[in-house]
Amino acid sequence: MRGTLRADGERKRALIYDTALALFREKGFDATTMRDIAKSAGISLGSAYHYFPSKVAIVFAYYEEVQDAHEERVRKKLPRTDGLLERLTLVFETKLELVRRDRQLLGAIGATLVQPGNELSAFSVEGRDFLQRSVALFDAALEPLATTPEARRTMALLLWTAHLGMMLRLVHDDSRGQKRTKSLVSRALTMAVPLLQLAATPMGAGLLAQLRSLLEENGLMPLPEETLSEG
Amino acid sequence: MRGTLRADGERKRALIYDTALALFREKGFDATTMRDIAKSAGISLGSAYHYFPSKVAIVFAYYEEVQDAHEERVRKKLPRTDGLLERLTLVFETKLELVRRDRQLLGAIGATLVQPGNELSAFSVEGRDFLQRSVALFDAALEPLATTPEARRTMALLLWTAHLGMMLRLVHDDSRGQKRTKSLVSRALTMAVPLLQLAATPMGAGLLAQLRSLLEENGLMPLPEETLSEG
DNA sequence: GTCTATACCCGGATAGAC
DNA sequence: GTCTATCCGGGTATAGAC
Repeated sequence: MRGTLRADGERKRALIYDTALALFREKGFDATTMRDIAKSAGISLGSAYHYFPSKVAIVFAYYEEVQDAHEERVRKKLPRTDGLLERLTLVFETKLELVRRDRQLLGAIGATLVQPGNELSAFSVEGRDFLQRSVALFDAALEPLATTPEARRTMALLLWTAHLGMMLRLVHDDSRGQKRTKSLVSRALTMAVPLLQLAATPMGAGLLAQLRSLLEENGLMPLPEETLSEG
Repeated sequence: MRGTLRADGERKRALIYDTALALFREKGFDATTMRDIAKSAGISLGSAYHYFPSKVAIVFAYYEEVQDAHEERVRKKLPRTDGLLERLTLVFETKLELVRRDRQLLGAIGATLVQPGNELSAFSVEGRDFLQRSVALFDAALEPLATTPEARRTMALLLWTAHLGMMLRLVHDDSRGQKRTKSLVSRALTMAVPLLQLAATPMGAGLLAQLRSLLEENGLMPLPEETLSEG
C-alpha cells in the first residue's frame, strides 16, 4: 500500500533524524560520524545517505523544525502579549530557548552560511523564504507601532539582523544556562525599544526609507513584485 | 649558520604560503587540497604540515597580512584626510579593496569563527588582540569627533561590527568588482555619520554608556585593566 | 524496486623512520 | 625538518538480498 510505504519511509527518516540529534547533543557535531548515526539507528550507511544527502542536511532539518516551533509558539502567545518590549522579548527569548542547548549545531549552520555561493544564505534566492518567514515574526511583534507597513518591515529586518547577532553570541556563550546571552538580549531590547518608537515617528521616516532601499538592493527585502498576482 | 637556517625555514614557509594563495585564488579554497599545495610547491605533504598546522592556518596567515596592510595604508593616509565621512570611508574602502578578490578565503575564516569554543573568535581571549588592533583603526578615524574616549571607543566597536557586516555581504557578492558591497558601504556610511555625530553629543551619552557596559560584559571591550601598568 | 552491506575514493591530518 | 605510510571520516558506487 502506498500510504504504508510512505509512512514507513517517514518513520525511518524520523528515526535517523532523532538518532542523529541525540548523538550530536551527546558527543557534538564533529565527533559524530555518519557511521555512528547509521549504526546507532540500526540501519546501513547507504540508507542514511538515502534519507539525508549529507550530515549538514540533518542539521538543516533541525533548523527547519526550530523555525516551525518558533513560529507556532510565538503566534500562540503574541495575541495575548501587550507592549512592544514584551512582544519583542517573546520573539527573541522563545528563539533562544529553542536553540540554547544546540550551540554546536548552530555553528555548523553558520559555517555553511558564510560559504560563498551557498544556496541557503539569506542573500540567495533559495534562502529567501527562510528569511521571510523569520522576519514575519518580528514584523508581527511590531504591530503595536503605528507606522507604515514598509517602515515596519524595515525595522523587522533590522531586528532579524540583531537576532543573528544573538545567535553569534550564543554560539560562543558557555555560561550556565547561557545567561550571558539572555542578559544581552534583555538589555539590548530595553535600549532598542525607544529607538524603534523614535524611528516610527515622522522624524524617523526619512532614515527608514533610506535603510529600506539599501536593504532592497542587497536582496534582503523583497521588491514589491507580488503585484503581478494582482493584475 | 643560525641565520641561514632560519632564513631557509622562512623562505620555505613563504614558498608554501605563496603557492597556497595562488592555488586558492585560482581554484578556490575547497577545491585546493593540501596535496595540491605540497606538490605544486615541490615538497612533501608532511613537510607542508610542518610549517602550517592546518589548511585554515594558511588562511589565517593571509588574514594577518591583510590586517598589517590595512593598518599601514590607513595610518599613512588618515592624517591627510579631513572630515568624518571621508575618514571612515578610507578605513572601510581600504579594507574592502584588500580582501575584495578573496571571498573564498574570507568564507573559510568565517566558518571557523562561528565554531563554538574557537580560539580566534572575537569573544575569546586569544582573538582579543586581533579585535583590538582592528577597532583601533576605527577609533583613529573617529578622532574629529569631540567626545570622551570611552564614547569614541564604543562607537569604534560598533563600526567594527558594521565592518563585519560588510564582510558577510562581500562573501556573497559576485557582482562585477564587488560594486554591490562598495555601494552598500558608501550609502551606509552616509547614513551613519549624522547618527554618530548625534551620539557624540550629551544627548547620546546615556545611550552610549549603556551600550558600552553591554559590550564590556560580553568581552568585546576591554575593561580598564591597563591601569595595572601605571601603578 | 527498495534497502543493505561493503568496498572504495578523496582529502585533512598524524606518526614515526630517517 | 623531511618524507612515506597510514589513519580517519565524509561521501559514493555497486552488487546483491529480499
